Amino acid sequence: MSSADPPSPEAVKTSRYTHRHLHLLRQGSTATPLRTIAHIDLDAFYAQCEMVRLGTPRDTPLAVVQWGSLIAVNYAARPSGITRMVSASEARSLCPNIVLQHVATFREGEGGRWAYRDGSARDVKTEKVSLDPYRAESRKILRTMESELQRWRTDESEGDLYRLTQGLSAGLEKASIDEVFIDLSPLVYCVLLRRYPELRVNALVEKRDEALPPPPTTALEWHPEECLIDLDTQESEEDNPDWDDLVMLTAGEIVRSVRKAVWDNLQYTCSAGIGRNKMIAKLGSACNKPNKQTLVRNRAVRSFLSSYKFTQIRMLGGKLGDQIKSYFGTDQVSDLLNVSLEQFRAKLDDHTATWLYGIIRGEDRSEVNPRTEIKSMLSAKSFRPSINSVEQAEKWLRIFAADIYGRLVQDGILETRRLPRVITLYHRVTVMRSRQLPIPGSSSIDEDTIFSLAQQLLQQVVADGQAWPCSNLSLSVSSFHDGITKNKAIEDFLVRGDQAKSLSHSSRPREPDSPDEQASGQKKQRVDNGGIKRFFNQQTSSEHMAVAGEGIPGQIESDPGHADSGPALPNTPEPPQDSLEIPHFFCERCSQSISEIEREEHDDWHFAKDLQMQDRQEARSSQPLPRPAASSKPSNPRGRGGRGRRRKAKCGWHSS
DNA sequence: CTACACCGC
DNA sequence: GGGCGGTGTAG
Repeated sequence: MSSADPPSPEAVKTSRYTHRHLHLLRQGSTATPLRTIAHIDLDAFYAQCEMVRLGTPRDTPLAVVQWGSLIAVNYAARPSGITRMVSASEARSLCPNIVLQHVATFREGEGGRWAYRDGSARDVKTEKVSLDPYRAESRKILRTMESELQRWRTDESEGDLYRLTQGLSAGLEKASIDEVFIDLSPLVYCVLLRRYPELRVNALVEKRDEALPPPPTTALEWHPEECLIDLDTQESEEDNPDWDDLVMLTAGEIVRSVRKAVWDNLQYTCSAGIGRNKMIAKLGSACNKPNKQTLVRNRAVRSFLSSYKFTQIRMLGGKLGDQIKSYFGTDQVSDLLNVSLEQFRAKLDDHTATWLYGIIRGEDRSEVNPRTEIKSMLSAKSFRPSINSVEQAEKWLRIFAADIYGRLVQDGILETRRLPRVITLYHRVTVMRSRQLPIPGSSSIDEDTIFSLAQQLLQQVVADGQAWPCSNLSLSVSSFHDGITKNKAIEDFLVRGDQAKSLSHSSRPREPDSPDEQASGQKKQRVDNGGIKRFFNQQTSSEHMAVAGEGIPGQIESDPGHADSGPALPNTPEPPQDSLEIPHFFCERCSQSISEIEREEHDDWHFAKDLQMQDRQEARSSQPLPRPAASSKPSNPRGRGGRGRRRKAKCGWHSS
């Protein structure tokens, strides 16, 4: 080729994405267009649990029964027209060879022990359902998924990258007994940097806004079992792939291995959806069931969503969706795309209008909340006919107490000291009502203390009148001591990472002051550490706080023992071995070498630390400053709810 | 705190 | 569609 030849169009083409887009993946930022979320959903979960327990072959029709109704139907039974709507007897006539397995039950006088009983031994009047076997399987599946993800982290990360991932969370959110969301962004980031060395250049902060080099391939080989959503009509499969396609390819590989691990270890099949946010991922996982995974590429989002009724989108399946349907005379996403933001604002409150406008265009910044621990436990029973006396009610309270206590023990409550602080009794006469009491922290929690508190609550209900006839009774424990409550308070202290990034470094992110926030020096210290750590990692779970420890961003700690190692840290670690040739810079303030990848975060960390000092001085002089006007997208249609509201002292870290 | 909305099998 | 069980928000 002579020097006069113009470069071919292929050669000059660059990526639509920048180094900044790429590096934001590492922290699981909601702001990057390369973000990747998976939603994994077990197929007909309760039915699979029974198949595994009973050793039923995959092709044998099976349904799970609860007092004559089906609550789960496996895929082998569905061709016979069996759905959850039909009764057990109808199912039998539709498919004579179906296995109909009733759920396990507790029985009065048998304490917290549940059992599978045959039809003749079961009595809806004296027994209550136990879903414990399914919770146990759910836990096993979750652990298997976590461990497979951990394997990816250790296999794919080396040198700097290995250390960079260690502080980051698993990014796994338990969304229900059989569903998880996973933020794959940090993992995909590591895999891409390992596999495509050209991405490691230009990590320098000054170059962050430059476009990424084009991917070194003109055609992708998708895995044969991958289900791809068709591209939007104006897009073509012939176009060269960009990095978002490579991200998808990688995410598909990770999710396939997670699903395989679940199958190999536990014999459960699941379906997955992968896309740029939770909403897309969730819709995707339902596209090809059972035992398939669906990739929704960025260039497919528009046409993918246009084929849906908006009432199928998360949060729009209920009354809000109905309202929107009646306001605009349609239930189709495609019709709603013609409605302007102003028109939405005319009918809906501002937050909901903005959220809706974005969500039907495939925009959803809601975070994957790294949480696998349960937040409340409930044990319930419906009565037909209703019950009419304290004696009858107390029999059920004993079973509820035994049920809940058993579950507390299974969750390792005794070892972890993660104890519930609130107990609630729900009852329905014509309308549902509830009453709650604090659980005393002094005495140890056992079956009897739970029952006795429930009894107290029942007395209150009876004293109020309106207790009978009771058609539903349930008991719940919640507000776990070591749980999310503490961190909600911490979360209130600082703005989110994304919000902070949108602020100029000269402005000052902070929540409105409350008089009781000016705690003692020691208490304040704990707040600052937790808050600042969260500021960078965007984590909310206490689990993560516990493992991550405190350290200088950019310097991954090898010893979790030295908490609160700030810039004054005496033992500066060896310079990192640079297997990836990622450039480093020397921070004068901490006399340490910091990877360029983390430079921005590191600077932010100094910024936040400075703010902390400023805060202390202001606390002393009692001069509250106004909050900067920070804009942020609502993560749900109800808006920003609890943030910025005052927490009760007894639930926070400043309790005494 | 209480009630309600929304989601799952 | 009802029973059971979970999450989150408004006031």
